[in-house]
Amino acid sequence: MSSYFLTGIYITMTKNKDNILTLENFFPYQLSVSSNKISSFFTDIYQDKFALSITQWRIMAVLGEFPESSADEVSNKTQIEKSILSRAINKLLQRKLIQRTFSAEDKRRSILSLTNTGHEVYDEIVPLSYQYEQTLLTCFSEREKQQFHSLLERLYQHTEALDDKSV
Amino acid sequence: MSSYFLTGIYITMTKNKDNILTLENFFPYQLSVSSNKISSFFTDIYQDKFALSITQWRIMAVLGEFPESSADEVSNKTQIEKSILSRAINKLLQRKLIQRTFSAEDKRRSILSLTNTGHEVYDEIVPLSYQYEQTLLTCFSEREKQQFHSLLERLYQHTEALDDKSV
DNA sequence: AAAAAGTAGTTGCTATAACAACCATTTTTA
DNA sequence: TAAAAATGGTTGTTATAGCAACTACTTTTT
Repeated sequence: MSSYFLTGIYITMTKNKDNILTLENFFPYQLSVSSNKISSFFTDIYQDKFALSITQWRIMAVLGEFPESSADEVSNKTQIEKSILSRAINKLLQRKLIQRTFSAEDKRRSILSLTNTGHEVYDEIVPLSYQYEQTLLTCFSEREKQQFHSLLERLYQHTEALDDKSV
Repeated sequence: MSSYFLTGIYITMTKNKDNILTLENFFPYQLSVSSNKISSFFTDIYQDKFALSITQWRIMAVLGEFPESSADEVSNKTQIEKSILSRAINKLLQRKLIQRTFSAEDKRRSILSLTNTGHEVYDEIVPLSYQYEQTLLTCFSEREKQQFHSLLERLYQHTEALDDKSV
């Protein structure tokens, strides 16, 4: 960390020497650690209270918002890879939290929805999730929440664009 | 999504009804998806060019910055769980990218450093990482970069505190 | 209308994450 | 100073992520 003396105070350069990487200031690292920590926070809640993995909950969340979605649509909305999705769907079917039929027009296409039980669980989880989200965001003002949200959104779009180029 | 007509334009409320969760606007979800995408972006680079996992690279990064660290110190700095760390360290030892001795004062404590080869690899990866970090950030103006950095830093600190409370 | 290409979903396999149990050593405490 | 607790690190086990190969069906091409 280079710093120099100027008009009575030390000015510390945030940018490090090029030949050393300061992990804790490297933004992809910070993002990853923060995100993992928050994810495991929610994982614990969903797991302890409802015996659901984050993946399973996300599927239910999509079906709560968009009933009658196919597995493929859920995959596009959640970025969950289709094999992971397939297995998670099977578990939710076994527990009768969701139900499945197949489309008459296209026999490959599944039609997924929450069951009544699934809806009950969903209705319990939703307010709880919002509540914990707010708890997490206490470190931001309303304005900062908006800002962070919009910056994150942009970054996400940008990374998607990068993907397309490299594939 | 509730919206109402006012002075000739539709005003759409960003906050949804409390009984439905809009996944794509749920902050922990956005964070997780963005973070995973960026992580896999770097995973691909480290994997393709150096046959290193992110975990392995992070260990090397810490040892580049703090030579002679113990496994435990690396674990504290990187948030990598000790069993994962132990196995990753073994792989790095096998590839002779790092070397290990044990402390004379405390025979349990390992002393880890990059080997010469490890340093060569490190010196190649560091500028590359900075370069890709910049590429990712091209979607932001200078001002936005500052904002993003400071918000993320705050969140990062905040999530650290989260751990302490729950444990 | 048959062959080829594409799509929706499943299954098999490998690597890694996460947790707990464990060993060896050191520190605490009674 | 012996027993108990704590610490640094390893190993075993289970669950999940991610990729590729596969089946079944549909669409496109020729």
